[in-house]
Amino acid sequence: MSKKAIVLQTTLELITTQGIAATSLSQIIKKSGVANGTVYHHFKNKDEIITELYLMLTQDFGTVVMRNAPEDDLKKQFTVMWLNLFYYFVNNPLAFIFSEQIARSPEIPQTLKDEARQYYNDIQDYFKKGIKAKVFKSYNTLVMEELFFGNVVSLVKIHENETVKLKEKHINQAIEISWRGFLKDDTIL
Amino acid sequence: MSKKAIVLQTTLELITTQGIAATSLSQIIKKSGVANGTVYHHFKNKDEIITELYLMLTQDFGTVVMRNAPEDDLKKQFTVMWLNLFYYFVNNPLAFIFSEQIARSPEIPQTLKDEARQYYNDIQDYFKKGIKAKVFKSYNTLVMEELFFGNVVSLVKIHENETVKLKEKHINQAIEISWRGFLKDDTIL
Amino acid sequence: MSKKAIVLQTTLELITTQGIAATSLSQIIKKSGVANGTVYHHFKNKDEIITELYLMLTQDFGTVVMRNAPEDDLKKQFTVMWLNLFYYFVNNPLAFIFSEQIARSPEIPQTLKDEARQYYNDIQDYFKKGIKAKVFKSYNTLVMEELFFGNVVSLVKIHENETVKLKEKHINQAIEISWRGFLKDDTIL
Amino acid sequence: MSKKAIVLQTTLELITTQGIAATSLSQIIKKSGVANGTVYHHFKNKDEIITELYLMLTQDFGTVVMRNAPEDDLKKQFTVMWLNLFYYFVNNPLAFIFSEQIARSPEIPQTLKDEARQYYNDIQDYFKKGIKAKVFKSYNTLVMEELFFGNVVSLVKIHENETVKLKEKHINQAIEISWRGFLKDDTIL
DNA sequence: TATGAATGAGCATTCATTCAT
DNA sequence: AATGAATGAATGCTCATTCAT
Repeated sequence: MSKKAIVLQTTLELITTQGIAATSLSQIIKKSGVANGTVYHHFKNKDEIITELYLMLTQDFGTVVMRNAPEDDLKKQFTVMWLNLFYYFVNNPLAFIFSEQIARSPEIPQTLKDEARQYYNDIQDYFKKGIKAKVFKSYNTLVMEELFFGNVVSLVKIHENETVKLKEKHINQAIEISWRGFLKDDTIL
Repeated sequence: MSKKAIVLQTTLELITTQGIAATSLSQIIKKSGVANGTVYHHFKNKDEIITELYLMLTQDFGTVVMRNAPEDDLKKQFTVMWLNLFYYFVNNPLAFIFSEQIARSPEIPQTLKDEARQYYNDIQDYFKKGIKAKVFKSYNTLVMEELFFGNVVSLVKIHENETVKLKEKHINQAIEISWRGFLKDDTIL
Repeated sequence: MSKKAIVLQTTLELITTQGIAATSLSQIIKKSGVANGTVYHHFKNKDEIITELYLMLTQDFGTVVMRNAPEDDLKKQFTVMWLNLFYYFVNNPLAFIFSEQIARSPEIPQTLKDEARQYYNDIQDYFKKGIKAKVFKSYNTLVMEELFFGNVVSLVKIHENETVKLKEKHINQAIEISWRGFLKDDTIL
Repeated sequence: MSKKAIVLQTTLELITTQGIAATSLSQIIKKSGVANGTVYHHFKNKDEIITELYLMLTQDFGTVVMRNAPEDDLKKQFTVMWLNLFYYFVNNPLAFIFSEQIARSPEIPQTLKDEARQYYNDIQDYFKKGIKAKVFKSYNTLVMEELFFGNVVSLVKIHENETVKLKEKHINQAIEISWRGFLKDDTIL
């Protein structure tokens, strides 16, 4: 494992537990066992570590949402997308934190934020398709996409909360609630 | 306006624009025009400013959700609760930030988090009532509450995003999506 | 008990446990329960508290050494002086600290140090008398006085050291060692 | 000379003239010409500078007392020990200050105090030998050792006091007084 | 590639003191 | 006599970063 990889991994762990702002370079250096100068040999500055980490983590974000999602069945596709996103966040806590902090955090440059934004297009396209198919009511697709995304996030937050044990049943309920919100009145559920 | 109030107000403004971690005491001092020592005369330390601010802002959070919500009409009550929460967050950006950061931020002590948690009880009670009235499907109420809350948050985030202009129509769409997700199959919408 | 007295007493206690330099005004204020301004109403500044305390404690220092010391019996007088000093320090830990710190501490102005010096004259006079009476060898009286004083201090330090329990026997041994050091060769012990 | 050595040396000089508590880091930085961060690169905190300094200075303390002291002649050994200690303190003012402050100062951790304590064992052993040889009266050896030590300290204090000029004659007198105090009645002086 | 010494701006906090009430 | 708000210099310490090896 290269020194560079060690630094990235260590930073990942620290940010996951403490947040971006609370994570200092000296902490990274101390925890990683890598020398001061070595960090600066591989990264121009602290922000570059964050950025590189961010790119690493969001790289597969675009593909992850649509993975194994059957394009011919809207409901099934919805469920798979929902679960893809949910487990991606559950298994990549940092990606989740980043995704949550992106909007606000001044540490992430706007260009990166915009880049991340594009991954959402797949979700938006999905809703456009659903509306066209007259399965969904013709709501604003940005609103739909954000609510969809927010629903997943809500469940991840429950899952993250150590005091509550989330069962599969609850996840299915959440997906159902999420799905039914978008339906047309006469859609056979 | 007392020096203490000035410090609180200034801190509020700085945190709203920069986040908690990025706001330094020297910034507060410079912007407020209050002397270094004066801040420490009124507050034990920096955290106490944050905490006091948080208490100030969440004090009315409990009452805000249920304000003017008609108890006899579930749908109307839902709409009013939804909008109450939405505009509360829109008008109290810091309260919003806090509410978003509570789960994660180590800067907010656990006691405060627990205190905040109780405000959610009203929402949960509402869903219990709806299930009893056979209007809502009998989902887990914690899940329902979190999804409801998350939906509001999603819209606030769209609203916050400067590049997108949120119209009343979109808000109504969001409320509708949110509401319909919880309904029983045979409920007249 | 007047506020002024409370401040002095509190300062005394703090200095005894922490030393002069480590004792801050805010500590005094917090511990005494007296208001900030009240301290400055009674004392010009922090040094004046120390000085006043010092004067209070050294006031009776001069009389204490010779108290109940029979002037006609050199040996008895020696013992009484020795014990007077010993128990004075044991019972007035601050006076002891002061007396130990005087030489070095820049916090005590030189004028005060000189003033304290005069109290030692009684001891020096005693040794002059003893030399004249041919009981003591004619050593330099300053040396004698300092060694005498130092011997008492040594025992106080043992006494102060919590891990060692000083018995009366040991004190008597110390006095004897102290006394015999000064004697002429042919003096009947 | 390394920056670390410069910091230690500068701190030594400052403490010698002003005392530990009165010596601030900014003074050390200003006087040493070393940057703020450099100090903290070499030392974990201010206390570590003091501790390291203390260890440096007391390292040879153990050997110093017994240096060149003939083991076969009790009186000569006494004189050499006495002078060794005296000149060690005179030439190492900081060691003297430390040794004086050890008992009281909360700035010196207990572990260091205990470590210093062991150096005194040689002195105590000497007195045990003297008692066994029936040259000294069988006083408590801790008392003897403390009085011996205190006598040296008394003379160092006279020496330190700028207003008094200590001559060799006075030192010899002090040694004689010190020595005679311990003797048995019938010992040929 | 890797190291760690060196830097100085900036941090939260404590300090002794002043002043209006 | 007593209070406590207000002050700003100073403290110990952390920070991200530079540089010579």
